Amino acid sequence: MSTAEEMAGGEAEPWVEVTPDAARRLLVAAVEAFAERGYHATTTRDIAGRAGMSPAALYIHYKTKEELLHRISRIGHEKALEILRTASRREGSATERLADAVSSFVRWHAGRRTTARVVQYELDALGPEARAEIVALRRQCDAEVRGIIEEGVASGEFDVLDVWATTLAVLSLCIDVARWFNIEGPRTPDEVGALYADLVLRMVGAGARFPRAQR
Amino acid sequence: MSTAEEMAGGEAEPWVEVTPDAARRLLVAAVEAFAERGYHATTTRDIAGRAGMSPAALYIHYKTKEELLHRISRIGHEKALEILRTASRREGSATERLADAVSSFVRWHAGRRTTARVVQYELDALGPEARAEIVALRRQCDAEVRGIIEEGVASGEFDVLDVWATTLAVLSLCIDVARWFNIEGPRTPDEVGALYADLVLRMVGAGARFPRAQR
DNA sequence: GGGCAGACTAAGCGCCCGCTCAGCTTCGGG
DNA sequence: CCCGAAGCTGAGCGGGCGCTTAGTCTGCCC
Repeated sequence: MSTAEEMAGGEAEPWVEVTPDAARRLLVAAVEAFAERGYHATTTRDIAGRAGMSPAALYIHYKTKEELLHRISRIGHEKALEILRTASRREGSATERLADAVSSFVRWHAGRRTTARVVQYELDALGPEARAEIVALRRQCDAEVRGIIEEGVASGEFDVLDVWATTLAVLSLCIDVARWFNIEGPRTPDEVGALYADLVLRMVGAGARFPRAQR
Repeated sequence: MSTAEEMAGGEAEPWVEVTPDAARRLLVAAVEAFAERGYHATTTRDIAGRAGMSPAALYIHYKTKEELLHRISRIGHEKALEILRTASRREGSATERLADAVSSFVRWHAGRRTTARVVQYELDALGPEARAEIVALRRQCDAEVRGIIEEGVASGEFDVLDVWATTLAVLSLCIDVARWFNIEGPRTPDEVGALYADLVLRMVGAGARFPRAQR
């Protein structure tokens, strides 16, 4: 497992790093509840219930409900950053690396939609210090994508009006997948990833040297 | 005021239709509070306080806190649909109409960011019946954009792999503006609208006959 | 000037929230 | 065989929530 392609949808449950087992079950329950109802509408009783425990058990493993969100956010952002970094640092043209970054990033947002939803949309529920830490990770994600686009512009592969706005737009496209994607729907995460990679290459003007698929 | 261009950022406060005055002040206060903290984290005491009233005053004009969100959502979605419809039904090529739709839709999401944030991200806080009504409006928005893209494909102006996915991606791009746009930031709503219209024309493969601006 | 309708407030009801604590069970080490 | 640590529970605390109610103030018609 070393390419971004392989990382985005590989493992069944990516919370193996969380121990002990009870802490992980609580965290997975919290991810599901936060994704379904939002942080503020989720109660600690609901989280504990989903994990098959009493409400008090939560406070043995986590100091507060916010600490749960903080942990989820940090692990999720680190995963997202790892995906983008792997794509950014592989060998190949800027076109190939951007397509790899977008398709694997989208695949993660689609395939692990519940996690991505919490990670991308519940940031404001964190307190100031925790939020600042997460915002810093998010800026690193932005920087990885912007770096690829800048290199494509420098090499003449891309034709872009405004690197800053285009970077934001590319990330918007990927992130918003977590808002609408439905695992029961007609598209698989792989298909959406491929479609979005094509759209992004068009946005950066890379179409000329990356022949479009037949229709 | 008859083009989509003019509608997106024209009036100062678009809540003139809400009467009496106290009901409008409460609604504007609710929009601000919901946009800042989210529906579930906002208290009725906060809304009433922002409107300069006691908590009980809210219940003279609205049955519940949810009715406030419902009213905001409906008016906001009607405004969004109006913007898209105006662009869709004007004269001109599919390219011109899509550029008009995207730039005015983005301008609205940027310029009226607080409203757009509530409209686009707080839908899940509504009960089933209210949500169903709003979802129907949202599908009409989707249909307007999809219509323009289908016409562009039929006329040969656009080259698109998957109309359904491209429509979704275009709307994602516009909607996500409400998540990140900052009125204090370096870009005006007009600038972002123009940049995004260019990006969307690239996504649909309209670049060839819509010469790109100089850089 | 009296009375009544509508807008608004002070006070508070009942509920459920995040979180705590005393006590129970389990289990590995001496 | 006992002990203490760790994991967990049942019961419940203080508080803030959405919302209600009894009553006050204002303005307008007669």
